[in-house]
Amino acid sequence: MPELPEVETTRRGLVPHLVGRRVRGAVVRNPNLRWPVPADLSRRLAGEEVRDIRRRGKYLLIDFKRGHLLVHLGMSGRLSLVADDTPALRHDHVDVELEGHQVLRLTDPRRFGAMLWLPAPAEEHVLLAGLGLEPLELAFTGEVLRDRARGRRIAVKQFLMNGRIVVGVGNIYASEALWRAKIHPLRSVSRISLAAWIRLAAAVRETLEHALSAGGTTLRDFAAADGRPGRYQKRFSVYGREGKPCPRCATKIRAIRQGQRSTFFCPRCQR
DNA sequence: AGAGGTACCTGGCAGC
DNA sequence: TGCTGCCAGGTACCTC
Repeated sequence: MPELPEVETTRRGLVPHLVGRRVRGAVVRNPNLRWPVPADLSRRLAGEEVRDIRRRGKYLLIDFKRGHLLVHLGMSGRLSLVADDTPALRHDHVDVELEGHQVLRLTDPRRFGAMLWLPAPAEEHVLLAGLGLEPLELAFTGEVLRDRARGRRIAVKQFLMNGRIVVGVGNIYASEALWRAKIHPLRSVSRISLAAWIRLAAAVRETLEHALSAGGTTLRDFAAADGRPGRYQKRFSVYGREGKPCPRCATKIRAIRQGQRSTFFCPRCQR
């Protein structure tokens, strides 16, 4: 599920309800996520006030005075704000209890997500320190992409999905952005012109912005903090559309496997 | 250093 | 109906 637009949609949905709010504690029903949820989470959070909520790549950082709550949604995670008497279901692993009879609930059927407590400053934590460019920031340009590709021969789609190069672009938006940029997903990064890199940077940014405007993509699990699903899946050009017509040239969309992930593209307009 | 594969986990679906 | 196998939005970690 959650790529940058979904994580950012979650963040924006939480900010008005959480910032300035005090936490009472936490209930960890199942600590077995990607890494164990800290056993002392409730003690660490009790009495702390949320100062801000930030996003770095697909990680969310809930800032407190004494540290940061790091959340990753993995493949199937979601955060929701619900009343504190809402019954917990099978995959509701953690509740962060807020003042005022509400909880921030982490639900994650596949448990690839994470919830960790990071001492300040969070940016130095090993999970965040090596992350690549934020695609919605000004420093994300075709020139920088070209520079980062120097000496590499990997296929451009896998390059785009490498979080040490660019953050936030997962399997859906990589296919969609390459279609928008008219670049073949198998093309080696050693054989991409500067003009094409510039097109690609713009395409990544536009794809993510459009998805964000639509509240992200919901294929199965994703919902914003208020429970509403995303709508961008209705606007896919290639993802999941094998055999259907390309929106630009009507050629049938093709599906291939790249590094054990599905890739969708138009064989006519992507070169 | 870069590239490729594996592992983690549950649920839904197609096919038999 | 029930079983098996495959697929799914991510990414750290391992080996070559």
